[in-house]
Amino acid sequence: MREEEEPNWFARWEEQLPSPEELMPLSQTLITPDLALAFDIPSVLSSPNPNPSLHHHHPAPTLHPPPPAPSSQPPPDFDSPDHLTTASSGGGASGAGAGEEPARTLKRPRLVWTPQLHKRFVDAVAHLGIKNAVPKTIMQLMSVDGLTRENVASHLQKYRLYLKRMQGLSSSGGGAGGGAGGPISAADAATDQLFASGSVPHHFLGRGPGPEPFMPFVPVAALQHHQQITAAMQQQHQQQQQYYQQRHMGHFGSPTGGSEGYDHGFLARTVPQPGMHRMVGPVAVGMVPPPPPSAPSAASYVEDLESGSRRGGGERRMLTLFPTGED
DNA sequence: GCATCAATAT
DNA sequence: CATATTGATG
Repeated sequence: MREEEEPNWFARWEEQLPSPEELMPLSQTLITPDLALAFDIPSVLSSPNPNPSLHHHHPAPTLHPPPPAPSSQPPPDFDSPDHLTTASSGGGASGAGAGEEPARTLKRPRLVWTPQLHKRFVDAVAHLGIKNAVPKTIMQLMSVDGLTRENVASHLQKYRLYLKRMQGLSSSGGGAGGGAGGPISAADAATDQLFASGSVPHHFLGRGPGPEPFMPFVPVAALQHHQQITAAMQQQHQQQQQYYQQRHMGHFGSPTGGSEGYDHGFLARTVPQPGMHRMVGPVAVGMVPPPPPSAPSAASYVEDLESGSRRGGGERRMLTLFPTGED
């Protein structure tokens, strides 16, 4: 009965609406510049593109490993906004030997959930609604290449636990009881790193074991229609511009001299493979897949740059985390 | 096959 | 501690 209300989400949505630049033929969006470079293919951007207004601003959530450097690579600052930050804990000697590209059974480096990545995750969950917030859907909505269902599933587990904690937390007077059964304590601190980053929409959270508060459904059709560029929209253009530091890379492109363009499982996701109908295009507004009542279009939301590293509390600085733009 | 939870392993 | 991986179950 109370399904229509809360223009809030809608307003937010409007602000997050993808700009025209976002809505572009998939012919181009599927390949990110980095990828093109990495593969040594003539940048699609340089191609005689009939569409002059197509600037790929919001790089598809291309979360990928550092591109190979054919020669020298002085500029350390150039990175895609969201790389899949992977940490290679090689520890030491790991293979490094040679010859190996089973590509099929290769273990990928540990995925590092950076605030940005988590942001996307949370946004996706928030926009999907608890109902559809399942690993697969989230993964698709995030459109992050390299992300696997297991990755999301694993993170989702943790995320849910976090939410549960917050709910169960009711008061307790701030004192947290001195050592009492508060399962929460350090957890908050740790979780604070990402979950409590301030972007956690606890909306649908609490409502206890009851039915969902009903997630509104967005008329996708409306999205593909008149998209007037307003000042507000332009504002959102200034998002993303973080500098990462990750010094390690998995075994993708040989960091030094490896100029091979193999199909690392990771990148595979950005290329439209014939036979694979992965509609996870960055912008699939023309067609929403599932029939379910709630089927927001992918990439219909653009994350706003969120700070992400603050939490002083102790002094734990993630060394691999980007320099917090602000302090 | 997928989602979730739990336990376990890195 | 954060993820990954696996097993059990619905």
